[in-house]
Amino acid sequence: MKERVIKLLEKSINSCVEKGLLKEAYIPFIEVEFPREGSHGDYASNIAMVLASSQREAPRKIAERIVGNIDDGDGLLDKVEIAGPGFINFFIKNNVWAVLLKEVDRYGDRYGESNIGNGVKVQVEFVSANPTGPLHIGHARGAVIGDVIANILKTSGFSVSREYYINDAGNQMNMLGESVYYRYLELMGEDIVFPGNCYQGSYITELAHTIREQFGDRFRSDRETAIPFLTRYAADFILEGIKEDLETLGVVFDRYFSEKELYKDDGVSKILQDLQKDGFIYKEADAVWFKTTDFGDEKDRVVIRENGEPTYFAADIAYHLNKYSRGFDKVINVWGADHHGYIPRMQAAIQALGRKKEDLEIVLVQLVNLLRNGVPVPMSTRAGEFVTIREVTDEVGKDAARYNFLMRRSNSHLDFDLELAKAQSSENPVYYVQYAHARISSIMRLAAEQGYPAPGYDEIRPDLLTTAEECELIKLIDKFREMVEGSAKSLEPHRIPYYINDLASVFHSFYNKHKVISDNVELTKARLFLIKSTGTVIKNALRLLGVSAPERM
RNA sequence: GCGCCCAUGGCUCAGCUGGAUAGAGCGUCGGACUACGAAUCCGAAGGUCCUAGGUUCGAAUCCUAGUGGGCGUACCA
Repeated sequence: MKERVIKLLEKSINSCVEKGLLKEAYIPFIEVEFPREGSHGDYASNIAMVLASSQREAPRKIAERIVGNIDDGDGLLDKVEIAGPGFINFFIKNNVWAVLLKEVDRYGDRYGESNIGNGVKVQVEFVSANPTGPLHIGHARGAVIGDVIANILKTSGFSVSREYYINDAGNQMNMLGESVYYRYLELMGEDIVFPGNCYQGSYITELAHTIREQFGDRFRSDRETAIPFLTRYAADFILEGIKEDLETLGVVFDRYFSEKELYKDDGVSKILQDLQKDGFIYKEADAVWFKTTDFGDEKDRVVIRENGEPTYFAADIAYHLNKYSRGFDKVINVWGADHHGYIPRMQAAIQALGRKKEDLEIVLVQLVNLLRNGVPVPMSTRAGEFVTIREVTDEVGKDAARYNFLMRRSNSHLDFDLELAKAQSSENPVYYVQYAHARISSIMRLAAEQGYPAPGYDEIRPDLLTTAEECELIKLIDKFREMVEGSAKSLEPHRIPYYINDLASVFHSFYNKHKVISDNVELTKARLFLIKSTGTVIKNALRLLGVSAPERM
């Protein structure tokens, strides 16, 4: 409907120009919005005010000319008003709204899809936690946000791939192997002091147990071969656990990319050599530096240390080059907010590789405070005390966990209260939306029993849907695609929970005021179609969030 | 010190990239089940949008300077 209103404005402005009522000038993008206030109509445009300066005339005068030249051939408009400083307010006839529902009927499960992505290949990289320990609640938020961003982009016509980057090549890995080794020795009854910089979590001891059961004392005296083996064993084991945990959250990757792959065939140093030819690399004080300041970073960064070892950054440059050479037009990284200082150098790197700055987008996810009944749950990664993803999903369930992560803008801190998240009450927004869907399903079931199968658009009289509540509902349904597109463009998944919450609210109001199944056969069919459409949109939206749409609850 | 993020009713948060009288949920108070699911609905109270300037027809939103909180400032990952 919004597009139709925009077209009306466009045509009117063009004919004003032809008639000489407006100067031919640059006509900006015509903005039409949904006014909050009912008295401001169904749609409103500020176009007259925008044109005021270039036309050098009063906004209200311009508005009058535009309104006077609107050609409403389709008979959509009830009235058009000029208000305030020059807003043009459109009031749509009540009986034309339901036409919009035809789209829902036509597309069904695919209603909400668009092609703004135009097939552009985009990679979403997220989680990417070191396989040195189980995932905690902070990773879970990033996992869900990354997953849903991927869903939203896909439904908007992008070609999407989800990737997890495994940092399995640095000395964190050695530390992991050592940690297991020390615990292993402990189990053998050796009197050792467990180093403070090793991983303290109890899962390390459990791993040592497993290894002892499987291999006995084979590694006890041979530290040199033990550590590499234990490192790999532990990393593989932990990574498997991570994958399982992510699966309980409903997050599945297309690819796990190992950092080690980058070092094959001297990959990393070859890339550095290329960059040296381009003049971005120099040597100083026995280390090798990358001139990230050329692209706005505050200082240059080391890529090869004095001891000859490449830094994490060096590998990351190689990794991003690898991404682009695999054909991704655009790369999105979902990072914990504690990595924000890393953004400028990464953006510098891809520019040095000949990419545009916009080809890399970073979504920052703020950290999560885990609470129980409002009281912080103490967590210390170093001491190995934390609540894992598994424990959270086991306790509150996948749907509630995901919804809670998605409700807030990712760039703001999140309080995740375990008791609130699992409460099956009105305090929990997941149920509000799911309840609307279950209620719709229930009505559809009852109607079917009474001889009213779910109707299609062609079987109903849309002009019967004219009450305020019905029009509101249709208006919101019609807004769905635009909302998803906005969410895709801005990479803001939280818009979707807010939208369905609105939709559920309008539906509940409608339900409480009007009866769907009644003696009036035609009206019953029309309303059944309306709630069926509402259910479709809720279901489609929840699918994007990876949250189930139950038929009963 | 420098950089990034945040600051909106008692609490938790939206505010569609500059629009009209700033919105939800929770909590509080008062109402609605002999009708399709009361996990619902209807109503009320509650605001110097951190402060002070600036930009313009118009600012919670943009700019500057402060205040308060979080994070980052490695030849760690």
